[in-house]
Amino acid sequence: MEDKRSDCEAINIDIVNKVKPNMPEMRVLYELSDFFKVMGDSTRIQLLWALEESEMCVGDLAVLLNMTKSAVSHQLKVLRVAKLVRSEKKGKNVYYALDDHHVKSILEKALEHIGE
Amino acid sequence: MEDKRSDCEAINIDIVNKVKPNMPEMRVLYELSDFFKVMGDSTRIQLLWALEESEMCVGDLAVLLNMTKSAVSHQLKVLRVAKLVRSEKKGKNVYYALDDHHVKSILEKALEHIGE
DNA sequence: TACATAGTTGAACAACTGTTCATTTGTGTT
DNA sequence: AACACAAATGAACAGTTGTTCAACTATGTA
Repeated sequence: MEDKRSDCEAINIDIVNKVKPNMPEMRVLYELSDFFKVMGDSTRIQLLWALEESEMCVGDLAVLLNMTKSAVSHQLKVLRVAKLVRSEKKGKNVYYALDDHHVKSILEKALEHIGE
Repeated sequence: MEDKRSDCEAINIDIVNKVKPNMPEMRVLYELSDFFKVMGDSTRIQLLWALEESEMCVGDLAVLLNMTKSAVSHQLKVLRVAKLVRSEKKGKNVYYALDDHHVKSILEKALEHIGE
């Protein structure tokens, strides 16, 4: 039996037992929360929002968000690792673009939630 | 003129100027990122997932997630403040239920994203 | 080749976050 | 009233996160 960390007994064992088998497996759980962690930063939301409209290079994104290139680059890396954006080098510049069609619809759903 | 924090000039001013007026206003921006921050924790995802299936009291949620009542209660408070769940006292127990119909569809969209 | 520019990187720092622990509040029971 | 139990709370702690700063790489140009 696995070690027990809860400091009490179930009050409605039937409900607990009904819900338990439908809980997400560990891997899915962490992929979900990691995804939302990435979305949970105002700088990264701005970057995604901007890239929804047009692909842009790091310097232009820095001007648009009024931040240093370094700060923007760090956050773009987080988005790139999460596979939400992709980058392409064109001469001296690196252009970033959205790499996931779910981002837009999730942002829209979140806006619906907020607008109530 | 507002103070400039970016450490460079725009490379494609036309693109920056086209995108700029469509950027989200500060209030919306923070509401969006705050919402995703709340979703960006594996404990809170588990709580929402469980409550999607059935309303439950704190003790049962603690047993289900194998955590202390205190830890669960702290996270339920975060969800309550974010208006994602509501609570109702029934005798000695406090039952929590989902209080937002967008959560389910956002979780589903996020699952689609992960499943690729 | 030498130089300026675009972007990346890693260390450092302060700010924030989640769990634990001890305590408190409130309800039902004896 | 005294007690047991469910839940909430606040302080404390370790772990994480975002920005800054300085250094570095890579590309285009004089």
